[in-house]
Amino acid sequence: MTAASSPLIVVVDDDAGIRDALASLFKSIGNRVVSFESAQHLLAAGVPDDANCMILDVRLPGTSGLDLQTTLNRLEIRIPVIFMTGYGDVPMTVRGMKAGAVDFLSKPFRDQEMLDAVSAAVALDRRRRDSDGRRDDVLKRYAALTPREKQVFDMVSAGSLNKNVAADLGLSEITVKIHRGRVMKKMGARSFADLVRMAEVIAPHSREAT
Amino acid sequence: MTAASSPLIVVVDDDAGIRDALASLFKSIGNRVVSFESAQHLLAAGVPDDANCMILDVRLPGTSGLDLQTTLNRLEIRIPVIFMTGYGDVPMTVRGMKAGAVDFLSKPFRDQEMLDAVSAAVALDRRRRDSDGRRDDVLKRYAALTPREKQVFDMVSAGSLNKNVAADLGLSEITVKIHRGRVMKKMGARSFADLVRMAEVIAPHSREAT
DNA sequence: GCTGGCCGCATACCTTGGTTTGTTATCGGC
DNA sequence: GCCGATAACAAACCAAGGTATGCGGCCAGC
Repeated sequence: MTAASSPLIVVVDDDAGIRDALASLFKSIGNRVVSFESAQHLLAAGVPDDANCMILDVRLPGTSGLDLQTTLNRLEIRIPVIFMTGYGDVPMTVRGMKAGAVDFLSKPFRDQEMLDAVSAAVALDRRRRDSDGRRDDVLKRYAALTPREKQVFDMVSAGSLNKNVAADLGLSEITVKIHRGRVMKKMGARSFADLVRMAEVIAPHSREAT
Repeated sequence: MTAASSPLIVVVDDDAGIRDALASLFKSIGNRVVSFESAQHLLAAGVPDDANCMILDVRLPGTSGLDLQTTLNRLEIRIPVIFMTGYGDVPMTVRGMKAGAVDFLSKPFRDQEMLDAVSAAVALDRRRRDSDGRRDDVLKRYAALTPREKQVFDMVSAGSLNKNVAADLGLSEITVKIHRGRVMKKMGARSFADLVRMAEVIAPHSREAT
């Protein structure tokens, strides 16, 4: 495990006063903060890949907060987003929430509201990073399998017997066993049950009738 | 499979004009509709258990739409909810969306907006019913296992070998095999991989270190 | 007091999974 | 032309999974 450092909060607001206020608020509880005055500045600098939460003003010069969120989603940057808005309306709130925002705060808000939202967002991010990490690891191992090994992996984890795999692929059973053994080693599976769970991560729930 | 009948939409609004307008709108595309004038009326009659979508006015006499949603969640009634509101504000929208609403429409809205929201909600409901049905089936079968069978199920699906299960439970290996065989039959698992997937449904992802 | 469900075990047998050692062959790239 | 990766297979084992038949004990409910 890497040493978990303090949460990193990214703030994007065109008002320097708000940026400073939020920065000192978050620093006061031991978080790290980086601020940007616009979506363009953030994207030019690049989203820090250890960010745990983003606070976006809805109204920003140039690209709006909502459009920035859309861009982040398209870039598959899944940092939890909290919106701030001066005079928000319902449709923009709905759009932001549907797109996955964890909260939507109307200015002015109390410090505690913001801190609660951030702590929920950071917790969400930790969980996501955790499960993504495991998933990526499995996918990486899977990608390192040879084509034949992938075929054997897919079939045995779907429940096929070695002999059926052999028949379907036109191989002898012993060959399947050898591939299967290598799959177990390469995937780092300590039991067949383990392997099935990995298969579930790679290709979730292939449906079957009762 | 049961014959899938047309989607059932539940409307709750205190304005009879709105109720009628929505009813004829939904009926025009072949859906079934039941309407209520308040949360109390709905709860007194009971939420139809084949409902696929609920349209709630936020402002209702007595219990508000948002409180009704909270009640439904507490009752574990997971029908997708769409809110309508005359003059909505951001906090109420956030609350509704966080609590799982699929959409939030500001009156007046275009018919097409409502139809789009409903069709998304109905699709969501079908998916949910589908996966819940499978899950319930597995849980029911699991509940029908004897205590010993459950223990054996848990251990083998976690990856333990029969001999280890036997040692841990103070049994002979043959006894474990017999239990295991009965578990396979009772659970309706056609392969061990099947069984592992069922275990995943019952007790999702028990974490292990690499 | 008897039945039925749950639990446990043995003997016997067969199938399936898994490993090791060694051989053969193809193919792409340096 | 050779190396490394991929692929396939055989012989020989050994371990683990799975089933059937049969036995006995315990306990709750009728």
